[in-house]
Amino acid sequence: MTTDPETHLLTQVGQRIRARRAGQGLNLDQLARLTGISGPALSLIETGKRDARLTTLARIASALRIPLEALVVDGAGQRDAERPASAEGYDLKDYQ
Amino acid sequence: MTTDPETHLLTQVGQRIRARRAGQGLNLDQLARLTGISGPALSLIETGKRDARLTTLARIASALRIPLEALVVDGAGQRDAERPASAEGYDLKDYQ
DNA sequence: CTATGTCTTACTGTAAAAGGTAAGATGGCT
DNA sequence: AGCCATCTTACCTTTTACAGTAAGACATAG
Repeated sequence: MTTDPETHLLTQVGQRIRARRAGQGLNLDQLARLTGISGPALSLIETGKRDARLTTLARIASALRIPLEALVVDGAGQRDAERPASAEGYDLKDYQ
Repeated sequence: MTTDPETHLLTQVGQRIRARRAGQGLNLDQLARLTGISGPALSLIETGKRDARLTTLARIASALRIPLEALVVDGAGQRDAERPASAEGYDLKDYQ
């Protein structure tokens, strides 16, 4: 299963969009008209199959009347509490 | 001047990235190696001239060791406090 | 004035997002 | 079974992100 972090992020964001849209009783066509994004494109984004651009997500958030960060919180598990803080991960010296 | 909201969002996000990168003493080439995103692409993103994909922003946030939402907060002024909440804005009936 | 470092911009090629349309699911409901 | 609403997927076209490279700006040294 080991879904990589980027796939996981797209899945999470898509699920949040879908949950918000459903919570407001909107269908895909209605959100499509509110955002100017096509129904098929929204479907791909909500199912985590498309890596949307920033302004695309912003239009969705705006149409749903939620702040953009509400779609993005806890992105790929890089929240402070979850990161060891001791494990420095990568070191610039390796690249310089 | 009336910069449209999307341009404003890209500018803001770019400025946050640059501020964080500078705050960590990294130059573009170093961040490019950490993220796998080319220097020119990072430059365009930081100057608000490119509409990056979600996973691109996530890679930048990860390299800067900050949560993704830190790049995105206060997106286009659609924070709750700023929205009238009474003014419904648009009405789906107009589109149906 | 000549480097040196840093960022920007222009160009080419590839990949992928997004619109449009149409055709498949999928599920509910009579 | 049929219909209906909703979502999904596939195809095509246009646009744009991104990599790579190279060339330009633009300081700050020395």
